[in-house]
Amino acid sequence: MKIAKVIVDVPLMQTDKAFSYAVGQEFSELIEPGMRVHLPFGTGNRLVQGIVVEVLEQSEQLENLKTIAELLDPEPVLTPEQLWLADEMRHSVFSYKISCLKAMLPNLLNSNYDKLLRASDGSSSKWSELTEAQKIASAKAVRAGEISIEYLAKSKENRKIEKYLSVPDLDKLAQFEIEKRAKKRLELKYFLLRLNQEKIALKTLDFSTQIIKFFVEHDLVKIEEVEISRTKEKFAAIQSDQAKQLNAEQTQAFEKIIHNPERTFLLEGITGSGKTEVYLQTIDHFLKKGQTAIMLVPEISLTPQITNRFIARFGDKVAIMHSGLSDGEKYDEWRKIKSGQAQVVVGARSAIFAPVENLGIIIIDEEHESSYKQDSSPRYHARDIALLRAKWHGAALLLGSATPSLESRARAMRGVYDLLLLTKRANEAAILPEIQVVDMRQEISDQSTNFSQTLLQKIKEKIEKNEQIILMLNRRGYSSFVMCRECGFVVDCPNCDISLTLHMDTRTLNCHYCGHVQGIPQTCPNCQSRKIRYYGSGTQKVEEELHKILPEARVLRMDVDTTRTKNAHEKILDKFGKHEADILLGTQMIAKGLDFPNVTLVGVINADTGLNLPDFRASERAFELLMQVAGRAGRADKKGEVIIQTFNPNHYAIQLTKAQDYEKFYEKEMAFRKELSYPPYYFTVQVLISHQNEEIVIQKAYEIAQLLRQNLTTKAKILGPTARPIARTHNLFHYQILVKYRFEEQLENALNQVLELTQQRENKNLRVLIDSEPQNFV
DNA sequence: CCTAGTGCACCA
DNA sequence: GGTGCACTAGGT
Repeated sequence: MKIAKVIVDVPLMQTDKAFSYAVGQEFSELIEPGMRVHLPFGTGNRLVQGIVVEVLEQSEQLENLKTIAELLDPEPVLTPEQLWLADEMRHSVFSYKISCLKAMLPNLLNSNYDKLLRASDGSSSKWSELTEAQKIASAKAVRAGEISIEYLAKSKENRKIEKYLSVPDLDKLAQFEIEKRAKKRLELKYFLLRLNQEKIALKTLDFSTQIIKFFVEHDLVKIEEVEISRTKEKFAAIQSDQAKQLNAEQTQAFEKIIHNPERTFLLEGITGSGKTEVYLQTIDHFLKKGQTAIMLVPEISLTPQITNRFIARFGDKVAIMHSGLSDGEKYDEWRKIKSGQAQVVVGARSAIFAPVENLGIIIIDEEHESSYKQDSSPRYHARDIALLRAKWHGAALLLGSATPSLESRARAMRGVYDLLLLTKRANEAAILPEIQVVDMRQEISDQSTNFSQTLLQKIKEKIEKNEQIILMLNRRGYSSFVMCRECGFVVDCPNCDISLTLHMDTRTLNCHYCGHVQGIPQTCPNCQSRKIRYYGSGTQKVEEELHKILPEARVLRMDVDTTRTKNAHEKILDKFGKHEADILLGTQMIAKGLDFPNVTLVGVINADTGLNLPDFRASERAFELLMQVAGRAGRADKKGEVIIQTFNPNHYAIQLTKAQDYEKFYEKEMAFRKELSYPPYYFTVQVLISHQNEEIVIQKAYEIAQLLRQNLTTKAKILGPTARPIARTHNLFHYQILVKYRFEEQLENALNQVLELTQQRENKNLRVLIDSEPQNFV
């Protein structure tokens, strides 16, 4: 008899282990690790989905095991490599194994559970389709025994199928007599004869099903179901292109990578140095060897500009995975990869789990981006997964950036990674942009405007020359807070310790943390004064200001609020690319990966946002962002100009952006990290503790800190507990502990003990999150 | 002594 | 998460 070890889809600590199930005779031949199954679980024997991680042959009859109810897959949906990855992940990602496994599957394969409510009269309804009131009524009826419950654990898998018509025997069709008055039948006959055996999609035919049926019944045509890719049309529209000539530096990088295919490389290249061309050619090299490739791009820059380059070069060998796709589209791409049809995967963070076989190279572009770390459970870093996968396959790993993260650069300096430098712009004619820093303290004390004279002048100049401008303002909404001039009262979110942001389009005050929305008060809630004023500028306000100062300028605004709908992102960029607007105004999402040759001016309205955040990476982030946005200026033959407005003109992140000196920044920042024992000199783990009651959080946070101190060596530095910078959100108080360490054998063990603590009943409402190498402290 | 309500351990 | 079960308080 066979026994299957299964991880059940019940994400809880007590069920976070493999359960043994008997395999019935009917599945015995088929079952394999990596398949999804349905099984009876718990006292009610409700059907639960699970993933088989191991199949054992058991000669003697084991004690009464339950039996697997259903096999959901004809073949494994997870590879042995992915099962191994889930094991490895758990050493650093403090999450349930089932969560790790599910992170590797497209959503469609992660089944949703629904309850089918059966009334005594035989009628039934689905729980998920009921209104809140109906749910309550049904729940009562269930208790009264009037309604019984059935659990549905149904897979949502749906392949998009298209029906195709084909003619198996042309002669037979030609000789087949059709009566003259059957005009439509005759029409179809001659149409098919003209097609000459070519397949045709049923939906493109303008014949009724009756007519088609007649032909099928007489064996004249065959109908085939073909699984189609939802993204096919998009691919067909893109023109293919050829490899470009590499310059000396690019060639050197390329050669090094292909001759050391088991190494990790850090490709450091200034904007416009042609990193993408190196990526394309190295991928091509591995494809020619019969291998596959994964290319990661930050979600935000996963624009058509980037993806089209890959499609143009590799055609239908490419699978694209990003969050803009529907579940169905994601599933299609996943199938393409799984079946081996696609050998190049281009995608955001989660694409690192793509089920490719025989991996030759993994590329992570803009490797410094913090979005490569997932900020919800399982909190994995794509770079860490990439290292594991590269190890498994003996594949090359290429990290690319103009401003590498200090962690990666430090590793390259120690020889852990090989450093490859691109110091010249690929297009020789293109010169680096000129960067000017405007000290906003020196500007006329008129606080009502966001534009310095210098910036305004330049904008006008560029518009006259019919060139385009990108303006970045890292704050969305209209005003960042609303304050009473009379008593200083600021309108705060009732659930969070943060002021509400004014949104003019909807005329509401919004909380950017919990989503709370309320109206704008006419009088001060505190002193009833009418002197309510708006302070701080967001993209909406700056847009309005631009309309006032430069009514002739056409402005496009791009931020979370204008890109919420599907493809909105794409449409805005497309419009700007066609020069249907002069100014693209946006939050940091406009800084990444855009390439508009006609943009000759980049303006940073306020470089200070983020600079003074209580986060040791604040300077690094600011520097990266400014360097990146500066790189948007003058990418073709026109010289670019960058104007940075700031109240901190002497801050080193701003000074070194002006000098465009990564090297100097690296040195300076490393010295600071060394002095304060931060990464890359130390590793970090953050423990976040939340509860509705502030006293309880504080008390528990101290208990946890104590537990950590007891288990770790004195070399580990434990900071805190301290209140988070925004101490309360969603009506919960948040405290944090930061552990800085180098070598701590007992760390994993200690952190697991912390998690076990939360299982105790007295800590029921306590929320404890463990984040290894946290990226955001605010 | 019965019963509705709540807390709790366990799930193969 | 969901379930049966033990325990408890309050009613008859």
